[in-house]
Amino acid sequence: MSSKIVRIKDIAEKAGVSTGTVDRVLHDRGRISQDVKEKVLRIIKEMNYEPNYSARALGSNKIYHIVALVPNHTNDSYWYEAVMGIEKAERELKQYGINVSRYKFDPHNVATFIEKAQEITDSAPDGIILAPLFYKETLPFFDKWSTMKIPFIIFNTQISEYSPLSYIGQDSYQSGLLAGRLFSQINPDPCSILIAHIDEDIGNATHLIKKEQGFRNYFSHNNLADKYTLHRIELQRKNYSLFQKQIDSVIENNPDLQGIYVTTSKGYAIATYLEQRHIKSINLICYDLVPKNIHFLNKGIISFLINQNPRGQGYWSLHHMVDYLVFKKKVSLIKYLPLDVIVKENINYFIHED
Amino acid sequence: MSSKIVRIKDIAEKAGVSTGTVDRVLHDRGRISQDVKEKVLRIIKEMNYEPNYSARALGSNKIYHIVALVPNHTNDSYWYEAVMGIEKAERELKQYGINVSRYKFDPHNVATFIEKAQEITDSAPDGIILAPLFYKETLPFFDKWSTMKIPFIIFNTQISEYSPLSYIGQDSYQSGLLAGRLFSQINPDPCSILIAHIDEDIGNATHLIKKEQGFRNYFSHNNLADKYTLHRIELQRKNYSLFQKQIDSVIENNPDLQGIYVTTSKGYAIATYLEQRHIKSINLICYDLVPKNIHFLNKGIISFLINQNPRGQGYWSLHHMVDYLVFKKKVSLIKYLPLDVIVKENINYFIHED
DNA sequence: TTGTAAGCGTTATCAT
DNA sequence: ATGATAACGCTTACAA
Repeated sequence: MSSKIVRIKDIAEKAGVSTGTVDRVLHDRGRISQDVKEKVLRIIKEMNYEPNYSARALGSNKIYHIVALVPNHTNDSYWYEAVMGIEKAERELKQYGINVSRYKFDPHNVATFIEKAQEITDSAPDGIILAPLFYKETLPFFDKWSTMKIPFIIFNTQISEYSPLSYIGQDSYQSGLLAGRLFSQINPDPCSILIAHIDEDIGNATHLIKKEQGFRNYFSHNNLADKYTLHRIELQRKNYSLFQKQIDSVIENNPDLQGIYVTTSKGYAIATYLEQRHIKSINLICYDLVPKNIHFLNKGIISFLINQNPRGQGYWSLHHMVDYLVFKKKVSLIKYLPLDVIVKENINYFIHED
Repeated sequence: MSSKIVRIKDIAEKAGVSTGTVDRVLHDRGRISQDVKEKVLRIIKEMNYEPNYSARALGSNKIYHIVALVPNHTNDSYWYEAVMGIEKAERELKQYGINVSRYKFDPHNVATFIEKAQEITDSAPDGIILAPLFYKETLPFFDKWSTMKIPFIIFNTQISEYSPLSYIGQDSYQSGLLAGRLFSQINPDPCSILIAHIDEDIGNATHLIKKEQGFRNYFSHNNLADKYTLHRIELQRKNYSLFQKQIDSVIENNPDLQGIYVTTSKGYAIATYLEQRHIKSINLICYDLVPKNIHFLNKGIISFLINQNPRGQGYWSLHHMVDYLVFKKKVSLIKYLPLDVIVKENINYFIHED
């Protein structure tokens, strides 16, 4: 059972060729006759050869240069987590000659994104992982990288119009469904629920639309459309008094409002409002384990948080890239990360992991 | 920045000794003078040496024999998942000379456990991972393994009276707290809740007690003891008509019963009962993503499942062992796995992962 | 088109 | 107590 390990040498012997020849077949390096190639290939299958990646990394002595383009995380724990995930994976994969350079851009400044993306392009790395926050401005780079044959993986924001090596992140539509389920569990009686998009340009943020669709569909697909009335609003915190007034008016006009679904991580803004107004009858569900949200979750003002797992996104993005580059695995086009339902009692498992 | 990698050879040169000497220092193999040892040690620190584990695995050519002792999983998807987790880790770690032998025992037959544990002991492996389902019968083996200096890791069932290398699994107490939170979210009005232990010998199952404690403490710590009345029952399904009668009587005596917390994976038994009796007003929360529970979750009869993540338990048990054995990391005494809150809309992420 | 041999970082054996 | 050297499995010139 404990089958002896099969080495290239074993294959070479059985095929009556040299290890160099087997290597050429294995890596399709050419300069080989068709019949030998077929024979070797057959024996490789027969003997069930599995490459030893440690030895391969050691022997080839190749360094893979991978770059990560991530929003600047000074004062944004979300992107900080993503970087931590990348760095964790980097530590694990250093053994295989993986070297990661990090580039940061200002998420509120397209120019910085373009600048860094250009720098990256010029450095001609072996692979790129990025959070493509700016839809329009990202596409030209996708084109360039494709023609340069540089594989790129996107995370956090799904861009389905163009095909990267992989997308790593959540299924926005499904997370809307999940939010719907949670509201129907905690609000068993008929009521109104408000969908609130905060601080985002809806036109450019397809993932928010998908969340809303999922949310709405939860109720229609489960024959709950009569029971729950859905409202929708787009808010900007820049003008805070307007922000307040807009919510005031929703609440005034809908005395049966018992839930607010915030499609972004800005749920704490609503929570602050509710606390100021001393409103306790409205349940709040939103995204991301940022400190302010955690604060209000612990206070009971936010009912559930849905974790978008930025750390996992970074971690798996790099792992996926290495699976492709180093281990030559076929990697899936999409890797959806789990939708974690977070309350005070289980939140600790989802923040400070190593 | 891209600091050249530091090899043993570099250290040897700087210290004016040979690589053999450095190796001896690195592994404390003795036969070395005190002053040389100190000097080398100092330089290792100075140069920030990090061993190359690939090269180490290759060079040492050592095979680590690790055994896993897990309940038989014919018709038990829970333990099947645990084995899948172990096998996934095994695939990843094969590169480092890890070889895992699996031993199975019948969870309803102590004798089989003892027999296999003895076999394992006789085989003198490099490490053992096991689910110590039988408390009393396990302890003598812990003793043996300790004196034999074989590291062992336990998962799923925490035995705090004895100190293994690590425990991998959930924090039962915390999961009780979590269940309490979930009930208070979905049952906002005052009511009775029943704690049901099913098919287990409470005297021997400390983790169930901890769950109950956590659950009770959730309500007392949050000043909800007046609002919710807790009841408790121990049930056996062997005598099914008795099983039904017992629940019947709880429901009769407590017309305000609106929740049942099942501390095991047998929630589906209660769900079946509720369905037969056409009772829809009682919320059900229990453990584990076994097919019958999933069935009732999808039907809306179970409100939430808490995932004990057997796959993760197996996966991390082996990883932990290898961290200790191969990478010489200091591993934590306890690794608590996340408490996953599962509903129909996110369950897919927690079952068929590769 | 194919084979040979040196080298990757580490360990292990054998001298000294 | 220390040093030299051949492995480990694979890649990569370079030679043939």
